[in-house]
Amino acid sequence: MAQLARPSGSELKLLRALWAAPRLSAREIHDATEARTKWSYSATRTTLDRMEEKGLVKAKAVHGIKTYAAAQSKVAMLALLAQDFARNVLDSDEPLPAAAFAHSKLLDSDEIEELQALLDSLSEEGER
Amino acid sequence: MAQLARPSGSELKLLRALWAAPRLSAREIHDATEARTKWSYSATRTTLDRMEEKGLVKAKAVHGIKTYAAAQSKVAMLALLAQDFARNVLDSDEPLPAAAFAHSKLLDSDEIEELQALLDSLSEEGER
DNA sequence: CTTAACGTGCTACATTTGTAGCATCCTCGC
DNA sequence: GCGAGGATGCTACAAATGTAGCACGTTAAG
Repeated sequence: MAQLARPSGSELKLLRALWAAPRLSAREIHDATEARTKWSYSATRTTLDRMEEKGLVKAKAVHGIKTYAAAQSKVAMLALLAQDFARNVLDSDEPLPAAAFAHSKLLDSDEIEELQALLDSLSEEGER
Repeated sequence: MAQLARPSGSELKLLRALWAAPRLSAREIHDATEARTKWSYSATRTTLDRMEEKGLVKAKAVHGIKTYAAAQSKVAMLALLAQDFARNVLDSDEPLPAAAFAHSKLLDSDEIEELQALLDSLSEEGER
């Protein structure tokens, strides 16, 4: 069974744009992220291609042009990454506490709760 | 000004051994980490070489054999990584709260305090 | 129509990471 | 003194990452 892929740092930058809108074209993603990435349009596109291969985004043609949507929700992906951080960096089996996410610009308090619930269930799974 | 290097996932595994002892030979590091890494001795050594190049460890010959010590303390490195996580994943300028580290097997409560202080000072620096 | 602008598919290429092997050389025990 | 085992220095190589360009086809505007 194919593990869900983790985005690299660069890929994460593009994912952010897709969490803010349900579906975007490569051009739109590029325009939305160029300020932060400073990449050429080509670089953005190649990264999107790879994200598609890895299953991080799902592509679909709309009116003839290719559009992308995040394969995992923001909360689900953040849960994955938080779990990795806890495991690999902190060497902890427990999920990060909600407090860790409090200052994130990406999450409101509802989402933090959702994330917390997800993390708890992920760590229980691990026990089995 | 050469930025302090961040360890990759593999490098982090070896660093852990060096945080538990002040100075170890390649062989000792390998023996201490083999269970987790499952690497060949060669793989361990190559990774150590690269860590030396990057300045993650400092090597010194003792009685003719090469020994390694972590260049940054455990707490300092964890502070770096926690800051990266907050910035890159959570998109937050605030440091992670102490609670985030509570379950880490790597830190006792004194070290968590120290880490917290470090994180705070790091984020202030960023403001300037 | 013709062309400029843009989308798409490919290819490219340097670095970093993950992982390992070989050839020597030194040293300790016999 | 000699040989086995370990230490060292190199080299290797595939995959992942970061970043970009080119050629070609389509389309909308003049």
